[in-house]
Amino acid sequence: MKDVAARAGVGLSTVSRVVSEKSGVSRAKRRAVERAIAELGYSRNEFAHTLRTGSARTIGVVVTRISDPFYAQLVSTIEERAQERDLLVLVASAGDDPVEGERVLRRMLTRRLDGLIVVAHEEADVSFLAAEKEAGTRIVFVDRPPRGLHADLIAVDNERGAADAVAHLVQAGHRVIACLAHTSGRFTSERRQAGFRQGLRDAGLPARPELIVAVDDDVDACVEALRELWSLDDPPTALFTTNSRTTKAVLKALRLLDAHPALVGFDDFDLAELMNPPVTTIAQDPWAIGDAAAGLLFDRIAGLAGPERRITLGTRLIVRGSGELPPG
Amino acid sequence: MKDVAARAGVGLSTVSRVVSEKSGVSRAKRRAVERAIAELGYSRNEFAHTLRTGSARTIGVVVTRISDPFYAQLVSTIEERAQERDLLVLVASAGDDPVEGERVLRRMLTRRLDGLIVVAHEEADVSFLAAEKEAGTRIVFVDRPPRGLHADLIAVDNERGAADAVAHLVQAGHRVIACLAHTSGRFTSERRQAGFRQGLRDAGLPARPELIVAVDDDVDACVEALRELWSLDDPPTALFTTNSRTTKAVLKALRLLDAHPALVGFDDFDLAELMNPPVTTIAQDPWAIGDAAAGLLFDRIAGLAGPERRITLGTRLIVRGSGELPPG
DNA sequence: TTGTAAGCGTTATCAT
DNA sequence: ATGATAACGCTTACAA
Repeated sequence: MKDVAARAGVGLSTVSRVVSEKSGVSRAKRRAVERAIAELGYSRNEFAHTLRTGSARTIGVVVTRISDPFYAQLVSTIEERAQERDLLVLVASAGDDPVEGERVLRRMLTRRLDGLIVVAHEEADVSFLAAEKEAGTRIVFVDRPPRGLHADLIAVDNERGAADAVAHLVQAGHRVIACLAHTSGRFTSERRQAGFRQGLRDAGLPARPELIVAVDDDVDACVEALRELWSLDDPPTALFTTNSRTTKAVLKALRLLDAHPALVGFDDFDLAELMNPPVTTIAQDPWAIGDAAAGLLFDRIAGLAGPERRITLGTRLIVRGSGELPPG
Repeated sequence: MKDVAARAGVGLSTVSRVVSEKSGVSRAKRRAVERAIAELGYSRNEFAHTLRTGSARTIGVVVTRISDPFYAQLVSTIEERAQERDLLVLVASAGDDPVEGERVLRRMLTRRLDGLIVVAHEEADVSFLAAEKEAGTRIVFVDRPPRGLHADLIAVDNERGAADAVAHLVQAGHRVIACLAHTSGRFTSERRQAGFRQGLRDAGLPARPELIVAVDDDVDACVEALRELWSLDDPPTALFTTNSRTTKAVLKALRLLDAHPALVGFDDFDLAELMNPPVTTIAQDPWAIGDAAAGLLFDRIAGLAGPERRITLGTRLIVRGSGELPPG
């Protein structure tokens, strides 16, 4: 910057004004500075800039696993929206371990970010973020409410979505429906189970506990769970799965068992339409979620005050056929 | 930091030494400083640190689309490796537009990154990176060689993989094989087409130009292309697709057409095993690629000198059945 | 071992 | 409109 000033024959402040696109510089000097910048290939040192101004023009996004298509889409959307505002995006996977997750978050906060979007591990206590929040870092949570902290949240209507799935299956004539709930994801999984039960109630059907089973996304575990379900006196004719990883595992298990019950899965997934039969899903829109999260975060950064918001997005039933198989 | 020093009753440099985990501090003072840090909830300002030392402890990753599962996995792996070294990762999607891509890269470089991993748009001229490279930013390219720049590259053996696919189809008895090549991705697509032709040569079969068609990943375009192939005098009994987006589009088109030719696709994809029949693929391992890219980048950052490297990773034929359908 | 002070590249304040 | 100068928070000679 000194070099630029020297070459342009102006003072440091003038260069700074030009670089920061501030007014109050004569056309002539502005031109001179711009030329010097071009000639010297100068670009502002963002660290000095940040040190001085306090804003890093960077936001952070922490998700459990970037490689999960849902989160990948979420990150993608946020990054797109950030680009529009000339913000850079730091990403990190928090992984399955809450302790590691805290380490990851802390490392991020080290960077005096303008804002942070977090999909935290559901068990993780994030009360340690309170100090940062107090200190001015805007934080928006996605998918699950933070434990130990009041903060903005973008989530989907898990109950409603699950109830829609049940209604769809009931309409196709099913009376005995099982719910395969993913073991991880306590919050979302529980909300979806609750919606499942509500859906049964709405249809005047009993919510039999033996028809709600916890599985992880391991195919063998799903095979086992399905065998047990079918060994019941009154076995289910339809299945509801609480997330796409479970849906996929169940589909693989069903192929192994050569079984073809009706099925509706929470979360849409790529190639659902190519399954045999095509899989009906309750879609949550990662684009809309990311957009809402980024939007709220940017509003907060811009100074939006007021109490914590909790924005709930709807889900959409995508009928493809697997939910309409008749019982039996 | 001043506060910490005051509270601990020591000088600034002592605090700095403790924070930077440098030796030469007495046990007593170190303890005092650590206590003061804990009490005050102090954490080092990374920008001041970077301003002083020059290293941001941050790397950048630029891919064409984060939401693409392949790149999501790549980013995930790189981020994982970065975490081990306490590095943070900036990500950005360069999109399909080379101009926008240059903007994205420039914005990243603004941050004096320790290193950069890039999957550039294939048409994009990245010669503007030469100055940065000269200035010391380590850059590793992935998947496609950069245009207008000599730099490290991690890629897969596209020719070999494609030739393997052809060999597999030939072994199943196919003599007329079509190649559906994705229109984008000039470099990879061309390499894979070359491999396709080589595979035919190896089998003593002619490479008929009318059997190599360019499609994008639009289902209608694939339907059209397939119809034309089947209107040939001697229509193909097997298909080779040059990437997973194309493979998926072709699968959707085949369902619409209710056609069941043999098929091998370049790139593995989730649920390939649940297709009907399960889809045989040439898998490139995004984990291995990310690992290699991160490894080389870290080596360069650590001072590894020497000429540009070009690391080629192998592919793996995953036989699932779709390639073994007999002709006719 | 410890502290003092200079300086990293900016921007903000204040004269001019 | 412009420029000198003092921070921003840290590291690192150098001196003690």
